[in-house]
Amino acid sequence: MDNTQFIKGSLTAIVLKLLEDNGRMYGYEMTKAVKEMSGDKVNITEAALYPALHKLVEEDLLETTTEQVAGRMRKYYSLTKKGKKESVIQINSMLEALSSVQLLLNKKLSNG
Amino acid sequence: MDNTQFIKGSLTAIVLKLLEDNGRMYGYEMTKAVKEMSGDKVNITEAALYPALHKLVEEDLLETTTEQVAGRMRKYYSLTKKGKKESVIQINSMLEALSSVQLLLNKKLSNG
DNA sequence: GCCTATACCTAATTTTATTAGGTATAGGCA
DNA sequence: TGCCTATACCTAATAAAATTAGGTATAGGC
Repeated sequence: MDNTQFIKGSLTAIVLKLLEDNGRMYGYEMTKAVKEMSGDKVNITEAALYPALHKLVEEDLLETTTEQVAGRMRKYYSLTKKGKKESVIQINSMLEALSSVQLLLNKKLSNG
Repeated sequence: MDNTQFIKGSLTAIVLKLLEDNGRMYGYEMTKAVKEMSGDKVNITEAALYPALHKLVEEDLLETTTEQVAGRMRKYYSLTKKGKKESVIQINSMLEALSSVQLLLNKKLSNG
């Protein structure tokens, strides 16, 4: 029984938003940031995140640079030119979808 | 390329909401109702809906009654006692999750 | 010497939706 | 009569996405 919520399909949009706002971030940092910023309500697991990041790199939306920090490896992700365009589209698209479902779940669903 | 949006994981909550508001409905009716009420923005496909309905019956959240209407069969679904309790929980839970993701995608995601 | 935090990752499984159909009745229209 | 659309149910095979359950390795606190 896990009480943290996650909307399936929103992971990619969240990653794109993070990178849009912060320029570059590494995976582990993303999980901590989202956890903290959502007040523990949204939890991105590393097992879901890393495959998603790799897919975005494959699609040429993200690019990486690797650095050695305090003896540990860090793989920074940032948006490509293509990724910058796509992020706007995907974030807006996801926000629209969220609003639509929200409306359905809030209003009286009487069927005319 | 399909432009209708669907939030993965929200199907069950939408079904529960429909039945909470309307008492009873049949599958085909649900797909039309959601399509119309969302202004074509949310599209529930029958292929996703029927398995989901069957699962909810299996979990004892829904029960069915079958009627013959104009030569065609109609299988009406309604909430069981357990389903009425669960629907409140699941709808609120989904709304909370939607809000959380919405907040993340809207606010400046600066990482402290 | 052990535990926690940092930091990357994958394999197997499960859940959920998509794609692509099938069956059958009724009614409109050519 | 034959065809098309709407109504109304459904499934099988596949794909997409997340969960479960780990593994590797460094650094620092106790």
